[in-house]
Amino acid sequence: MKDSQLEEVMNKMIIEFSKTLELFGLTPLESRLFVYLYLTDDPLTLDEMSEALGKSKTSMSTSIRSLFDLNLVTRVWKKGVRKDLYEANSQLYKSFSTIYISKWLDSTNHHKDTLMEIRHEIDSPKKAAISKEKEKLNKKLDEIINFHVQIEGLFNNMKQ
Amino acid sequence: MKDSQLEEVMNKMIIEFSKTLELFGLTPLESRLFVYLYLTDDPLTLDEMSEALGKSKTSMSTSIRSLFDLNLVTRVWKKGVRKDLYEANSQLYKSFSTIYISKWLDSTNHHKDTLMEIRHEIDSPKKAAISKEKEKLNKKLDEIINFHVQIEGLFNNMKQ
DNA sequence: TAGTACGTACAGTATAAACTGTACGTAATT
DNA sequence: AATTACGTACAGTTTATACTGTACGTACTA
Repeated sequence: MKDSQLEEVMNKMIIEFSKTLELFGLTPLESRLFVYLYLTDDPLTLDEMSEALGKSKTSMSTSIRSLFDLNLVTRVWKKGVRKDLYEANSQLYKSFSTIYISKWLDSTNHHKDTLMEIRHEIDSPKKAAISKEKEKLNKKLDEIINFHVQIEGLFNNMKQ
Repeated sequence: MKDSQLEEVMNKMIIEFSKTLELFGLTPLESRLFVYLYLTDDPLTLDEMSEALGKSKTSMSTSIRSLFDLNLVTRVWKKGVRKDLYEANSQLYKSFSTIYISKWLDSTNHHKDTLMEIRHEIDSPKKAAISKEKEKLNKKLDEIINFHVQIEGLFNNMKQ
């Protein structure tokens, strides 16, 4: 198998795998970058990534920062090399499932809290006059809060 | 509690709940529309939705179509009423978790299939010459396919 | 069967996201 | 100390997404 064929295969893998990674909330470029790093064994510099993906160095800088913050890539130190070197975290499943579950739990929990504040606001004594409309809305709000609780349960289960 | 206050509360609920729904892949408008329908007991016409959300009727038409295709709203028939009437599906958890899990399973399964095709392509006899690079890429590909299998497992578990 | 009301296709516009280039602060090199 | 190399802030540009208005096909109304 020739080098050009290998490169072709690698390209196909990048295209296809990055589609899956986009489902986890990564941008197209972040996804492609991660896959490229994942397929390359040596840690790479921003310039090398820029060259390989045909995108600006600035894009590499911001994308790698995102991946770094998500703990998907690691900065590597190599004696005598001045440039920053990055490599992909190899624990695909662990990394992505963790990120994903946390994202959901954080979001739903936060929104649930806000909804519960609204709930208390409605129930505060000085606004205690009862109306049919208010009761209806109250019931809906409870259902919505309960929905959030169920979603939280779902994602908590995913943690094992 | 005054009507204006109720409306205020309803507005807050729409804003907050729709944030959660966006996590499921709905656009902001689709989310707001669904929540509005969910909070309103009577089935509504496109004109009423347009009026209530302050968006064009065209937007309502396309958004409601999306929600309809996702099985999140139902078309309701009312004797003597010529306009289409829609109401929100009230089974929040069932609806959204089903949609979401299916979406993931469909996507990952499809991408996995494509990756496996690439796998076979590499292994085809006429390209059988072995190289170190090829072996490396092969191994990565297996890992990536395995990642997809694990993700599928994760979401299959969510179905109970 | 002429007229009116409805939903939506389609093209255009506005808004948001992704990406680039320049320019600068910091740090290593000479 | 001066120079060069590096990463990134920031503003501008391109591309994608969301949204609107007009215009049309279909079906109900008179």
